[in-house]
Amino acid sequence: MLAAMQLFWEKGYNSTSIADVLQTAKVNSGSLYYFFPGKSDLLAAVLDMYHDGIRPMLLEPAWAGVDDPLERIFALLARYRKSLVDTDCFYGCPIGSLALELHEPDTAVRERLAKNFSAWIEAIEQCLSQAKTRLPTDQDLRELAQFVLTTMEGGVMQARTFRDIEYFDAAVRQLRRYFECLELAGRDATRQRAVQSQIKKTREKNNA
Amino acid sequence: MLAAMQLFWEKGYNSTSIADVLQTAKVNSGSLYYFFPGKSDLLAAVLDMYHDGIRPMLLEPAWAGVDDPLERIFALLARYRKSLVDTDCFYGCPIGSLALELHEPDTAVRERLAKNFSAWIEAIEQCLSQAKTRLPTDQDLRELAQFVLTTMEGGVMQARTFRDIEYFDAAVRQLRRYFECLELAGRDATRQRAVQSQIKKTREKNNA
DNA sequence: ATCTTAGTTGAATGGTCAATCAAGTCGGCG
DNA sequence: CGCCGACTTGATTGACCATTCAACTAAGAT
Repeated sequence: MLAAMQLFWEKGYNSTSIADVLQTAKVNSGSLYYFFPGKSDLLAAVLDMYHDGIRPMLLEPAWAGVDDPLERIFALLARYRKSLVDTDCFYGCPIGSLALELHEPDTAVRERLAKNFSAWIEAIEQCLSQAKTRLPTDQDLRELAQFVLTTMEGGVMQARTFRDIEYFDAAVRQLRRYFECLELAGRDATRQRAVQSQIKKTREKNNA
Repeated sequence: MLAAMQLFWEKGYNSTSIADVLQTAKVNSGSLYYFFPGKSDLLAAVLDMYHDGIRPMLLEPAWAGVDDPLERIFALLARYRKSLVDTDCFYGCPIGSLALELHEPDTAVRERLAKNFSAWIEAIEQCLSQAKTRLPTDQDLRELAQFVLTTMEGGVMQARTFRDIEYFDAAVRQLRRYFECLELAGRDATRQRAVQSQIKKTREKNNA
């Protein structure tokens, strides 16, 4: 239900009553309970919708016209930035908000949150994988992709709390700087490798 | 009230009822309302307690026996790690959880959340300031301190969602790697500066 | 001894909540 | 037509919630 998705995003899960959802979606309680056994099942369905929407609704629009794999990462972050700016820093990443709001050990819901994060991380990891020649060879790409998510979620949290996009921007700037360091290290390593293979060739020539 | 603090941390603000607090603290509702006009004022008081406790309850224990200012940053992160491990990755940073749970535009509460974050950031900034000769001169220390908070909160969020401390550890490892890059760049800059001053001296000698 | 002030008691109030259910609608099919 | 299964209706339920309040206690001041 799109209405529930909207409301969980705007008001949070606990603060959204079933009555809110019914009113917004213009259905009656019985109809809702015919399809969803309970409120948490509705949340689970919403999380599945988010998961299915990651590629078509999030990544593809963000990546339109951006080919460089590393720039795609920052294009995605720019999309979260826009969401924050458009809502005066009220709403950031819905998954992140829900992740910290849910304190009950509801396994079905938590697994779906984790699945959403995993899909996001994997998308970033693919970008990194496409740019792996520009990164140090010893860099764990999965871990770096996780770190991008860490930065995004942490940046969104601060921007929301301070109601100031500058906190998000600062986080992204630092991440960018980190990537520059890594690219530099990657280049150095490449150059070193080139030098070493040059040495090897020379040595072989000398031996010949 | 310490009871409220404990419960807000464990169950979250919305999921904790006044009745819960009353039962845990063994007081009656009238007494509570004599001191706090409403539930959100109780939350505000709890946030003030957190704020006052940052130094004595958080920083000082974390930094006991750690003198290096940069290592103090990682010692603080290690403390959050312990909190996660001790609770099977259920509870992380209480301020972060509350920050994302609160969707109402309650200014008094939001300002206190922001104040907590600011105090945390300032503590880290002081560490960075003490180590500024080891960092690039163009690095904005405040912004880097914010980034440490970003990493911590993002890492806690993922560890909680995946119920796996490895996600937190991965975030900290990446931050450490970033710091190593910065220290390296800082050293290079220092060396360059040393070389340049050497050149200058030599030139002055030649001119004399 | 009486008054004042600070704090306590806990039942009561009115509202909201998730969830239920018996009765209904409607399209298709034999 | 008559029946079936899929879906809808919306009033109702009972639990729980934040908050209120009038009565009460106790300690200190006068």
